Parts: sequence; structure tokens; C-alpha cells
Amino acid sequence: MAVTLGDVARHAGVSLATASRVLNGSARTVTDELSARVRSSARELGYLPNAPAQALARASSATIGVLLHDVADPYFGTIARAVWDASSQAGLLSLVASTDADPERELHAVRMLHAQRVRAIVLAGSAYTDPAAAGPIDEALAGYRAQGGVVTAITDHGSGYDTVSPANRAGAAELVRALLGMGHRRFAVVGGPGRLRVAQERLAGVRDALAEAGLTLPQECLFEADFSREGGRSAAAGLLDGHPGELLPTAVLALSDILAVGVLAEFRDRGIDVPGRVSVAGFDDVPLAADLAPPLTTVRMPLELMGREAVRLALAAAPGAAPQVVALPLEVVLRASTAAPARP
Amino acid sequence: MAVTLGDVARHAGVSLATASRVLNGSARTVTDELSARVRSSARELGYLPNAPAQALARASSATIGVLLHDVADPYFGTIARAVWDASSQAGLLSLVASTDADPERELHAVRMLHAQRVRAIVLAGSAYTDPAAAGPIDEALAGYRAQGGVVTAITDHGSGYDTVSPANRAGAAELVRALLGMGHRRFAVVGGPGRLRVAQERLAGVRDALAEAGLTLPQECLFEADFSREGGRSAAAGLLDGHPGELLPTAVLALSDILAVGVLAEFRDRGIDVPGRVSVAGFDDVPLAADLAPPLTTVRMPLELMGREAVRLALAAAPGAAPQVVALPLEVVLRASTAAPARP
DNA sequence: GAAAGCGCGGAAAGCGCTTTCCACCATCGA
DNA sequence: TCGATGGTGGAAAGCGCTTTCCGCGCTTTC
Repeated sequence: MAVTLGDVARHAGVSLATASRVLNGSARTVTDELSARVRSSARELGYLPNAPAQALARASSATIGVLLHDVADPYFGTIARAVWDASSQAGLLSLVASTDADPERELHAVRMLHAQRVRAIVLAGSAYTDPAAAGPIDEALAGYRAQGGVVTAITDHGSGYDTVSPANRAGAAELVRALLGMGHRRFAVVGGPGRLRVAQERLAGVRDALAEAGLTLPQECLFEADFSREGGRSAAAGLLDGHPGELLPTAVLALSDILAVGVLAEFRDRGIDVPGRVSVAGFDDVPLAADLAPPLTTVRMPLELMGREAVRLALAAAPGAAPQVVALPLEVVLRASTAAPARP
Repeated sequence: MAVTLGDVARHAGVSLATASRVLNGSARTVTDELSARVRSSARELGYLPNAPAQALARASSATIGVLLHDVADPYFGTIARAVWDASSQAGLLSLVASTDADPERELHAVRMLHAQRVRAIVLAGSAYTDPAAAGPIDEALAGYRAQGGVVTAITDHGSGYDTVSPANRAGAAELVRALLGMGHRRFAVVGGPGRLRVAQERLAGVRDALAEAGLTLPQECLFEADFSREGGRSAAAGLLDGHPGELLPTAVLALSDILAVGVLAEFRDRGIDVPGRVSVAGFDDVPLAADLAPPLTTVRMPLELMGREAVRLALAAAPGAAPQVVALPLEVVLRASTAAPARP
């Protein structure tokens, strides 16, 4: 049914080898005349290479795998978009896998991508702090690399991968310093799940800056939630219920924008004025952060750059080279969701 | 380097055929004893099937292709997520291609997906109204189908594909009726690009409802923009510049939420109160629509359901059956971005 | 009790492509 | 003039898997 390379070769009156050399990029040269004949036959017959066959013969397919927590989350969506742009420019198709930050699913996804013989795997999600979760995944990835696969990570995974490393910790500290500068002293933090390394890094940054100011974060002001709108919402509810009236901290740090969205929603529903009563800040500077009610103060992550760089590292990866690390500074973006506290 | 099926077969003391039948699902049965031996050998050796080889032998790979305009757009991100969920449940990996609503890129993506021998292609983006743009794509898809590929469309494409068909036109009409009911009579519309069928359908719905009320949409109140924040923003700027003071319509319909985001941003920057001075409505009910400033009145599209259904149709597709169409009603969601007009 | 049927394992023929290896021819230097 | 050299085309051997087809040993049927 399909037109094969053999059909093209026959039509052009050349061997399979020659046709392959002309159409599917080879080091070997072919004379212009034959080359032209093959090309025109291919066009005439509507030849489309069989990618699986190519992948089998070459022991590597023209695809790149992207592992992330949730494509529908704008943080990952933006990264996925950049990865697609960069890799499609290199002629690669992207296999995107959403794992919901579930190590089990992530392991399964790694196996699937390995089975597909993708050329590279981009770990766009956070690393896991629990060795029991991270171990099997790293093992599977090691097996993949042993067979020539390339792995690059976005955010630190610490397993010898080429890495795009945004300064989560320093960025969080910078954000806190900005709020301290406005006069805030009593903070609440809605952090991500502790099993995610990124969540821990950001929290550590918050503590760094608080410590510099001689402050600590009281246990009852730290809330742990999934990186989701609902997570932020219920954390905010918990915060309000536990801190009635004047006890409410003056600033709430949601350590991801999506979390901040939930916090803002809960505050809105409960009639808590932001930033009049309490300031709210996020983290990521996701595309819509500036359009929320009110526009969100946050820490800008260069999401597109991160995706692009991850692909660049993956494609540039040399066989035995030392792991590359691209460090990316982060920048605090002040918007209307934060202001000086009314009551100091 | 890699463990092959042959290795497993040898280790288990059976033939390649038997090992294949045990591990990679076949109609033929194998006795429990051999089956167990093969399975345990596979586990012991850490066998991982070579997907491209399987795809070659089976003439179809365990992947599904998704064509959309932009994964970073929450509309498509949500659909992509649902497609991933549904297809991974069926053991398929997803190849996601962002085409930026560019027919040329879309054509190229179709070719790549066909080359990969994906089991199905889900057209998540809008159809093109220009036959010159749609023609080559439909042709390429026809070639793909001729070789056993399955195509399903989200929103009408009208080329005989199984289709998930949300009531764009009726939904837009319903939205306008709701605003008419509030007392609005002077409307402006920020529509999507006319080359996209979805944009035309929604605009047609708007006109339907206006006509019912004996109204028409003045030419200078219709703005065409790319489905993007920036598109909405510059359309809103054009609207404000062309309609100073009392001339400003009382309601602006942005025919996609992302467009509405841009409109709201421009209005905010120019000090136009929403909904006090002008009401704004969107379309799609993207996840963050309720969290905008102000929360957005819009038309809810069941995005997850749409993605899921598209996959269901794809996997259920019978060889010569008539195209299935799943019609989906849409629902108007009233929020704070719309209110009765101050001056009638 | 012979003929027919059935269940199951294995040999082997591909699937469509890449790439090695060899053969050929033309050019070139001595 | 002749072997050496380099460039180029083609034959063929895989890549790892699925699946057809064959044959064996057993049960069923009259």
C-alpha cells in the first residue's frame, strides 16, 4: 500500500542503497544526476519514509521525550511548547508524558520512552526527594543512557545529567527580601509537596532570607500542598481558619503561581482584601500571572529559555563529557498583589 | 547492548515465536509453564521491547498524534492533557505537535506523524476556511487514512472524520442572548482570525442572536485578531481609539478567553472599568477564567471531555463505518465581568 | 482402530530501512 | 604503461520483532 524506498529506487532505476543515500541523509555522496532522478521519483510517487523502520535500522528514532507533571499547567505547557519549538527545528517530534508528579507513573513513562528509543529525554518535572521514589527512575534512566540515550534535566536532579538550573533557592530568598523591604514581618508559606525537590529548594530560600532578618517561619504558618489550584485553595482555607482576625500574617508566599491562584480565589471568596489585608506572592511568573485579580507579584522563571536550553543541551551532548549545568538567575517581579502591610 | 527478545527466548529455552506470543500479546495461547518461564526470564534480564521494531513488524506504532495550535495555550493544554490520559490508559504514547495555526506547519506535522505510523491523529485545532490551506492537509490525511490511519477531529472539519462537535455557533448565540437579557444593545466583537472555521462559527452565532433581536453588528465594531493575549489587547486598543467616550459599546465579546485576557489587560491599563463601564465576555471557560480580574463571563467548553471523546472515537473507529459525530452542548457561565449596562 | 481434528511450539519469511563491503571505473603519479 | 588511489553504485546482511505455515502428538469420531 505505502510507497517504499524500494519503489522509489526501482522507479528511478537505482539501487536501494543509492536511494537511501539521497533521501535520508548520509555521509556518502551521490552524483547529481542520480540524485536528481531519485528525488524526482520520490516526489512523483509521494514517498514518505517509514520512521519506525528508520529507527530500527539506525537504532535511534527522530523523537524526543518530555516528562512533566501536567501539560495543562501553564508552567509545563510553556516549557513543553519551547521544547517542541526547539526540537522540531532539529527535525524531531516530541513525545509528551504527563506524570502527575507520581514516581510510579514517571517510571513507567521512562520505560515507554526508552522502548521508543527516543533520542533524548527531557526531565521537565521536579526531582523527588525520597530515594525510594527517585532510585528506580534514576536506574531506568541509567539503563537508557547506557544504550546511548541522552537525559537532560530542568531544575536540579543531581544524578549527573546535563541540567538547566534555575536559581530556585536564591529566587525565593530574593522574593522574601523584597517583602521584608516593604515592612512585612509575619509570613505564611504555602509550599509545594515536600517530596518534590523544587518545593524544598524554594522553601529553603525563604528560610534563608528570613534568617538573615532574624526571623523564623512558625510551623503553623507553613502549609504543604500539591502544586495545583485546589491545593492552594485549601491551604488558604486552613490558614484563615487557624489565624482569625489580627493573627493573620501580613504576607502569604505561595511557592508557585498556580498555588497562588488558589490562594487568591479562597481569599476572594472569604472577602479578604489583597493586598489591603494581606499580600500574596507567587512563583514562576506563568503567562497569566499578570492578569489575575489582582496581578500577581512573583518570581520570573524564563520558562521558554529553560525549555530551549534543555533541548540544546540534549542535542549537543557528547558521549563521555562531564555534565553541563546552565545556571539561570531568577528575577522578582512586583505587581499589585503585594503592598506594605497596613498593620506592621 | 540492549536485551532483545531473542535473548529472552534463549534464556527461557523457547523459540522467538513463543517468547513473542507470551510477552507482546498475541491471539495464540501458550501453555502456562512456558509462559511463566518466558515471563521470568524477561524480568530477570530486564527486557524492554523495541517499539520501533514492533511498529515495523506490525505496521502500526503504539502512539497517537495530536495536532494543535499551541500547547502553552490553556485551551489546548487542557485538551492535550485529556488526550494523554485517555490514550496512555490504552497503552499509547502521545506525539504532540504545535502548529501555531499555520497550515504549512500543520501539513508538515501531518506528514511527520504519518511517517511515524501513529495509530491515530487527533485534530485538536480549528479547521481552515480557505480551501487552499485546508486542501493539502486533507489530502495528506486522506493518504494517511488510506494506509489504515485513523483521524478524529475536535470541532467540525467537514472532511468525513469522526468528530467531537461542540456547539460553537449555538453557544455564542446563547451568550449574546444572555447579554441582551441584561439590557445590552451595543456590542463590539473581538473575533478570531477569519481563516479559522471555529472563529467564523462563533461569529455566526453572535450574528444569529443579534438578528433575533433585530440588531446587526456594525463593521467598525468587529475586530479580527489572532487567538492570543496580544491579539486581544491590540483589538481592544483599536476599539477604544475608534470609540471615544459615550460611543464605546456597552459589551465586548471576545470570542476566546485568551483574547478576553488581552482585552481586560488593555482596559485595565487604560482605566476602563469592567463591568462598570463596559462588560466583557470570553469563550471557552479555560481553567483560569474564573480567576481573572474580574472573573470572566464565558461559554464553557467541556475541554477534558472533548479530548477524551476524541480518543475514544479514534480507538473505536471501525474500518468502513460512517463518520461518528459527538455533539456537545455548551453552557453560558455568568461571572463578574458582565453586568447590566450603566447607560442603556 | 484408522482417519480426522485440534492445540501448541518452532522455523523462517518478511516488515522497510541503513550500512558495510565489494566491484568497478576513471584518474593520477612515476 | 602500469599499479595505486579515490570516488561512486550495488548486493546483501542485518536491525528486532510479528506472523504464517508446518509438523508433531494427542484426543475425538464412527
